[in-house]
Amino acid sequence: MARPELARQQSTHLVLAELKAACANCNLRELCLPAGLTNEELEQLDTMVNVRRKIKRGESLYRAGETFDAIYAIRSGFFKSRVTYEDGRDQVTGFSMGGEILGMDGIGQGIHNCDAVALEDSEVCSIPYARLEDLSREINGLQRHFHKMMSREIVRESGVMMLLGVMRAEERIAAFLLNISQRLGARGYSPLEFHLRMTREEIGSYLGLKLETVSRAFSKFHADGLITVDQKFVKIVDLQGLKNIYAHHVT
Amino acid sequence: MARPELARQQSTHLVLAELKAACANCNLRELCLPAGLTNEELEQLDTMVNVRRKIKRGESLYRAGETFDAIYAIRSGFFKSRVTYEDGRDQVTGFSMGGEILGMDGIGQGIHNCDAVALEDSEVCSIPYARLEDLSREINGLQRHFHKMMSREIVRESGVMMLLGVMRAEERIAAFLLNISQRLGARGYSPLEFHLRMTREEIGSYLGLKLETVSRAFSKFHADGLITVDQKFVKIVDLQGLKNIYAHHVT
DNA sequence: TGTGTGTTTTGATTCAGATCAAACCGGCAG
DNA sequence: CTGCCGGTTTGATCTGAATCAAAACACACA
Repeated sequence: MARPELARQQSTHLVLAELKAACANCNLRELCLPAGLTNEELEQLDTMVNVRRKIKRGESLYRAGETFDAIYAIRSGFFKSRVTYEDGRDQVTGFSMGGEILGMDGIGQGIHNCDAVALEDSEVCSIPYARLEDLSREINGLQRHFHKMMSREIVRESGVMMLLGVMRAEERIAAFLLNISQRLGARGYSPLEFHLRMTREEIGSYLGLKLETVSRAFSKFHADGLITVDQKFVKIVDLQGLKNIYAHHVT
Repeated sequence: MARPELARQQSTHLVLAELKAACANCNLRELCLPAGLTNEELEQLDTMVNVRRKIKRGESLYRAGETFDAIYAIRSGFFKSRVTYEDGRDQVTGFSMGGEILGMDGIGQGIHNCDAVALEDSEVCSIPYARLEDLSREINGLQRHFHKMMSREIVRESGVMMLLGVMRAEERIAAFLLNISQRLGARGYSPLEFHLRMTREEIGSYLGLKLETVSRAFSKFHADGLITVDQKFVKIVDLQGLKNIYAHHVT
């Protein structure tokens, strides 16, 4: 056991580390908002990133209709974004993981357009939008990178439109698995085996399918030797085979 | 007939007006990028907006894969955006009209992600992205408004995901007609009768439906007294009835 | 250890929209 | 005027995914 003073010192140190988001030390910095900034710029950025905020599984980071004042960088965990329609029908519009930005939908109207719900206990860095505006006027690279992140969200969504508009059920599900795989890989996790954070129903909602269809496709892929599935744990056995599902479709 | 000098003067004036995009005089300024800027800021903006460019019906403003260097404000005309998939399948991801911005998909990767094809002879103001970055650091309102336009594009697309993911065919088509109607209305055109610029097939592609399904829905709406259709000319006869189609769906 | 609740799997049946097919319409070149 | 062509309408049939139904399973908690 450490001496009392030292223990207190360490604890104080920890508290400070939590108060400051410390982009400079974050292992997600290359994927996140700070990507491409110099060390000096990183420090400037750190001054505006607020205390991290913890969101428990099932809780929302924000909800549609709430006033928008910050965007959020996911530090750890996993979220779904969900839009609810007037008549109560809803759709999952995306899944987000570490290093990705949530909340950009709110800038346009000053009001969030969707709910962001944690699918596991998560932590985010909140970035007050007014500060981001100011700082991106000063830091050239920050402005550029922020624009890129918004643009990529536009491109991502048009990819989903493609999924929903032209692909058949099995193609959508193969594309979904490959997308998750690729993003986990980019974060240093295994791209070939992973734990799905969402239910079959949430996958279905995202892909415009019913949960039974998702389940059947998983079974089919398993029977065809492409994956193994044990509840939410998925192993990709034949990556190329999975890719072929939507690459080699026949018309 | 005017005296020669005067005629020349007028003509010179016209040429200048064409060389300069003259946001300040544009009747779309409230919908377009300059929205909310002061007169002084408008003049600054004008210095960066390049000569207008004319695009004939059927031609592309840009194509997927081309390097991105400018965004475009539509001055007149009508465009579709189209994403083509590796295997040749494609989908229309949006229709754009006067005052709307095209090309924001290219910022993320520096490469355009889709084709923008004119559906009628059109004119755009091209805005070099590098200049826009610089200027939005100087003009506070420009930065804010540009972010808003990107954010709205994100929200628009998640609306389309909703269309594609959860609505049935007739709901999608009703929503489509109401959307066109609303946007034309905002531009001072009649929201109750208009000329569709796109084919049934393009509508279908956008909505994830086949052209026959679009045609059948139009016929059904006509039979139900909601609209009249003569080729591409549509009149909305019962606006509320059309709204009820997707508001009052039964599950 | 049992009991309840939410999730997943699998099977049987139905149906909305796709596909296939044919006719039609308007515009336009020869 | 005639024939062609892209776009559209309409009808008949087919099919992929939805729906309905039931059982199996996992997990939390008393």
